[in-house]
Amino acid sequence: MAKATIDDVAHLAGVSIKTVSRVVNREPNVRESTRAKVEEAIAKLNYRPNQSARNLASQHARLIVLVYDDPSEYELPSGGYIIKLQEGVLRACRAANYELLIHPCAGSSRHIDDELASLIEQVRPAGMIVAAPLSNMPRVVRAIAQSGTPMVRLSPGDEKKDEYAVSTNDREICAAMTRHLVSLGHERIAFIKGNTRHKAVGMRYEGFLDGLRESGAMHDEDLVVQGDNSFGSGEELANELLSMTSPPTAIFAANDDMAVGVIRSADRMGIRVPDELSVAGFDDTALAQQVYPTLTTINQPLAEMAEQAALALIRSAGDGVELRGSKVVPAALEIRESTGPAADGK
Amino acid sequence: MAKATIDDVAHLAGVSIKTVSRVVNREPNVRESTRAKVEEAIAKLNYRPNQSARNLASQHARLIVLVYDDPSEYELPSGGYIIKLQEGVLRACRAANYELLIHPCAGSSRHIDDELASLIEQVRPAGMIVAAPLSNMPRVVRAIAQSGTPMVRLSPGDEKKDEYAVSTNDREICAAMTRHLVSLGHERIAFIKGNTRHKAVGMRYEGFLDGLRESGAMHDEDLVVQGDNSFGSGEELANELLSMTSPPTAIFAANDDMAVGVIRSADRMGIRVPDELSVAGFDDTALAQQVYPTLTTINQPLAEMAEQAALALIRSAGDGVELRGSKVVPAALEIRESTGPAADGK
DNA sequence: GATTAGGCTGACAGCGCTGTCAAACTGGCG
DNA sequence: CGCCAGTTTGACAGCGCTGTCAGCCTAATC
Repeated sequence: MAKATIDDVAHLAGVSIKTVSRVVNREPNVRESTRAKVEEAIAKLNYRPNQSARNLASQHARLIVLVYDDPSEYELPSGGYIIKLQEGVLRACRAANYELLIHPCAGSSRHIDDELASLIEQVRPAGMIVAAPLSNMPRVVRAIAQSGTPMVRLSPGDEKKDEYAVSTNDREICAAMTRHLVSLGHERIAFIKGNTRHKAVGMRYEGFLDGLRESGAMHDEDLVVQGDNSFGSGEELANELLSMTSPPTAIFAANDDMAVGVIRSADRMGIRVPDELSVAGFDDTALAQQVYPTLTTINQPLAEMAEQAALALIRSAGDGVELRGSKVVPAALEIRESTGPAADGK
Repeated sequence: MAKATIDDVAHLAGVSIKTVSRVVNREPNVRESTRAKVEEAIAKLNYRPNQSARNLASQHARLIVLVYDDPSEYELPSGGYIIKLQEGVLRACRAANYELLIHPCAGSSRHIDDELASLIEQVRPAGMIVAAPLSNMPRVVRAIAQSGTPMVRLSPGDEKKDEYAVSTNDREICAAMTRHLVSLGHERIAFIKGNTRHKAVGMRYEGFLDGLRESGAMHDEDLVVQGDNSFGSGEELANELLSMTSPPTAIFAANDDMAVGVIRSADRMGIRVPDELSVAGFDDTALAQQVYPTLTTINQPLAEMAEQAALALIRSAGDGVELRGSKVVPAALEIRESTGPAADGK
C-alpha cells in the first residue's frame, strides 16, 4: 500500500529509473516495446511521480500561481471577477495536469515585492498570472520579472514589448455601447467612471468619448461623474444625476455593480427603467441577469483571458520559448432589458 | 544574485546546515547567541528555504488543498460560496505561511477518487478541506482517508466519530427564522426546498418544520415545494405559489438565489414586498443586499468555517495530533427589508 | 575531582526525481 | 566484415532540505 516510487517501477519493468523517467515525461528516444513494458509496470503499481521530487530536481513546479489584489480589502463582495479568472486558469491547468495556487495579496502593502519574491522562491512555479490592478503596479511587475519567473499580465493597460500580456478591447467595446445608446435616440447620456486603479477601467471612459464622437453626439461634462466601482457609489451618483433639472435619459456605468446601483436608485425614485431611463453596465456579472430589469452590459471575457494566459505559460514551460507580445480577447455587447428607446418629447 | 541555499547560510554563520534548519523551523535547543548569528546570516543573504526540498525531505508540503464540486457544472455563476471558503482558508494560511491550492472537481465523475488520490500523491499537502457537497460523498471521503492525509469536511451532514468536520447550525437557525416569520403574524408560510446534494440544505427544511411546531403554527403540505437552488427555480415556483387561490403571505427559500427569484416573480406580478409578501432566504450572498428590497436572510459563516478547518489542519500538521470531533460555527439571522408584518384582514 | 544528565551541535544518509554523459546497441554502407 | 552515425539505455551525481544519531559541552551532583 506504500506509494510506489520510480525505483519500484524500474525494477518491475526491468529497466533503469532514467528510462522510466523518460516514459513518464514523454521524452523521445525510447523504443516502443520498452515504453509499453514501463507503462504496464506503472499501471500495475499505480505509480505517480512525486511532484516535490520532480520540482526539486527540475527546478520548477508544475504549478501556476494566480496573484490578485486582496478583494477583502476594497472590492465588491461578489468576487465574480476572481472566480472567472480562476475558472479560466483551471481550464488550462486541467488539460495540462498543472495545479493552481491562488495568492491574493494587498496591493497597497509596502512589502508586496518581498512577499512575491518569497512566494516565488518557495514554490518556484512554472509561471505567474498577475491580474489587474496588480498588473499595473511597477513594483509588482518588477519583483516578478527579477525572479526570472515567466509572467503574464492581465489587462495591464500598458504593454511593454518584452512581456506578455492578455487584455480585452475595453475602449472599442465601450464606444460600441455608446453608439448603441445614441442609436436608440438618447441625447443626454451620463457616464459613471470607475476606480482607475485598474488602468483598463480608465479606457472605458475613453471609449465612451470615442463613441459619442463617432456618432456625432453631444458631450456634456456635467454628465460625467466619478464612482468607485461600488454598488453604493452607483446608487449615490445616480441620485444626483437624476435630480438634475435636465437629467440624462441614459446612464452608462463603468461596471455592473454601479449600474445596478443606478437601477436601484431609479427604482426608489419611481423612475421606470428602461421606459424613462436606460442603464448600461460593464462586466456581465451574475447580478446582471438577476436584477429586474435585466441589465444591458458588456461581457468581458475574463475566463478566456485567464485561460489564454495560463496556456501561454504552460506552453512556454514546455518549449522554453520566452513569452513576448500580447493578446487581445474581444468583449461583446449583451443587450438586455435595461436599455431601450429614449422617451419621446423630452 | 543566485538564490542562497542553506549551505550558504551555514557557511556565513559558521555553523552546520542542521543548525540553520533548526533556526528556520523554530526547533528548540539552539543557544540564543547561535540563533542570532544564523538569523543575521539569513537576513544578509536574503535566504528563503526552497519548499520543494523541504517537501521532499519532510514528506509533506506546506500547502492546503481546498476541493469543491466544480461550479461551472451546475452551480450559480455567482461563486460567492467558493470565494468565501477561499477567503477563510487564506486567512488561516497567511498567518501560518501556508499556501492554498484550489482544486474544483466534478463530483459526478466516475474517476473522482483516482483524481484525488493522484493529486494527493503528487503534491502531498499538509491537509485537505472538502467542501459540501463533496463532503457528503463517501467515495470522495474514502479516497482521501485512505491516503492518510489529514482532512476536514465542511458541512458533511453526518459526522463520523473518527473524523473532523466543521458545520453550522442550519436546522436551529432555520427554526429561528421560521419563528420570526410567525411572530410577524404570518400564518401561511411557504417553503422552497433546495437541492439535497448538500445534505446540510436538507436540514433547512427540518428546521422550518421545527420552527412551525415550536411556535404552534400550522403546517400546510401544499406550501412546500422543491427547488434546485437556482434563481430560475425560485422565480418559477413563486409564480405557482402566488397564483394559488389562497397564496402564502411569506415565502422562505432554502437559499438566497431562489429567494431573489421569488422577489423578482412578485415584482413582475405586481405583488409588493414586504407589504403583501415577506421573503426570506439563506446564505447572505452579496446579492442579498443588492436586490430591492434588500433580502432578509441567514448569514452562513462560510469564511469562518473554512478558517477553522484550515486552522485545525495547520495545528495538526504542527503537533501531529490526529483530528477528531467536530466544530459548529453558528449562523445568524439578518433581518432586512424583505420581511414585515403579515397583511391585515387576509 | 569524578560522574552524569541534559542541552546543544554536526555528520551524514536519504527524500524521489532529473540532467549529464558515456556506454551499448542498431542498421546501413563500402 | 568493419566502420560510422544515430538511436536507445543506464550509472551516477546532484537538487536543498530534514531526520537520525552520535558526540560534545556544560553544569549540577556526590
